[in-house]
Amino acid sequence: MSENKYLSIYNDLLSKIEKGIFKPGMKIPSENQLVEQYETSRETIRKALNLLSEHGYIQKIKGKGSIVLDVRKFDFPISGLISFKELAQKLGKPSRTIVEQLEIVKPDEVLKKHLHVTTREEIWKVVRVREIEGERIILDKDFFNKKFVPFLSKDICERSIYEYLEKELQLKISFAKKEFFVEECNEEDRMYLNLKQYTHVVVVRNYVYLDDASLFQYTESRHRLDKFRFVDFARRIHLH
Amino acid sequence: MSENKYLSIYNDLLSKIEKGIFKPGMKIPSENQLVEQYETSRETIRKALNLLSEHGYIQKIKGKGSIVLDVRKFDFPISGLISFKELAQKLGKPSRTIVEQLEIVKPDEVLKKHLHVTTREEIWKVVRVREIEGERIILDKDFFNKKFVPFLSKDICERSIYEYLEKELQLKISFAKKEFFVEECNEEDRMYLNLKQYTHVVVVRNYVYLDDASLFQYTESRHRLDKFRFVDFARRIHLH
DNA sequence: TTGACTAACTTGTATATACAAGTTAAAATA
DNA sequence: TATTTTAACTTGTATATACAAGTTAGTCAA
Repeated sequence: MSENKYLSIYNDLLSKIEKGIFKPGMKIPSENQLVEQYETSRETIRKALNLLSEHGYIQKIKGKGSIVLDVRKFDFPISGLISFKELAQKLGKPSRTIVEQLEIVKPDEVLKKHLHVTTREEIWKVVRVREIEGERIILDKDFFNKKFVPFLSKDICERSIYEYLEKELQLKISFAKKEFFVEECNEEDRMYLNLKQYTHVVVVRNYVYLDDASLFQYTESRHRLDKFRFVDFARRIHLH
Repeated sequence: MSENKYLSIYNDLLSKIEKGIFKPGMKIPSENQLVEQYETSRETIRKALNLLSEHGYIQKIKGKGSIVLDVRKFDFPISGLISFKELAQKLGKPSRTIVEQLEIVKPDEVLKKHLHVTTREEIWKVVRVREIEGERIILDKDFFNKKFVPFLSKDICERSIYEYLEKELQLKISFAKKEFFVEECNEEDRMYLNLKQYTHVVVVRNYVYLDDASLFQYTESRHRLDKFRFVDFARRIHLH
């Protein structure tokens, strides 16, 4: 699978945690034991364990060992980058993506600010509605720089754009900055979503960057209030 | 300051980024150059750089070098664990903390579930209102296990509880899990907050853990809709 | 001029060693 | 028996070395 030794060890240990072979509260084998099991060096094991720790799967305790944390306490652990498709699969709920708009536009002032582009450049605009259990819950407005994504189709947008970008176009998505806040709903929200009585929506602004730190996508995701939920895991640095 | 070499290098580089000595888009010195500057080994430099990368301050590009990311684009970068006091200071806005309740309680069913305690154990309950620019915006309900925090006072709660816990009690806060959602406001919200016309509040549930992975605090933070904002930085792992 | 190659850089991975520091349980001592 | 000490574990930090792999700029040859 993975060419990287430490990443494949990370994946192996992660799957053991997810399958319940390593249960919450339980100690996993010590670094030296893992060195023997995987026939590698301690530093390589430590790289894998540190990744697990950063992502909230284990807690390393000096002098004692590493214990498995209880991640399942949250029913959807979506801290980090994850696409709608991945999320829907994880929840196991019937869901559907409806492409409402798919066109190439010239950036207006708002878009120029968010995507750092000039008026000359062309932008893919994709508007999609996410339907979960028959209700139109999320309105996604995606903007891609045409420089990075030369071609898009309704079909691709209905499946998973990320899969297409990473597998077909070989774009390496590296990191994203997200911003959340609540806003009064506008005409567009009322048009596309089943808003019920709600007067506000949760807005998630997402800036997605490639490997070389170039911004290639700006997304505005508008969620119906009652269906929004976000989970975050954070470690504190001690400066001793 | 820090006993750790790599942490003190991290702090040094971070302050250079924050002061603008290293500007966004600019390359920082290569790992080998930093090895000479700090008179240390490359692995130690790499530990510092990887921390900067994980926290979204730099982007490392193979074969090229590390460039400084534009973190200032968000006006308050509070991804991760940060206390109200730290945040208010960063924003430079006049703020005040009002302690509304401070007592020892026996856990009810809800609390038993959130804090994993038995009916016999005693719990500190702290209810505080956060006032920013004269408006009562945030309602914080904190619950501490008395086992970890034997003593609390109104004075401590008005200043910063975290400072007291870390400096006085020497508790090592290690990580936290947060959960966000929107809820209809209740009687308590209306009593303590200046809610204006808003019918909903943003609820942040925060579970704080110590070094040995023991849960010692549960916090429910209730924000007025229009004043809530959250920023997140996430990296994507490539399994290649 | 153009293109291919090379050399000198960059970061990434893997290994080995040494010692520090925290934990635990058995062994030695009072 | 109760306490202290020790030895054997655990993870954390720091160093050194080697090579892989990506980038860049200059050199050389066609």
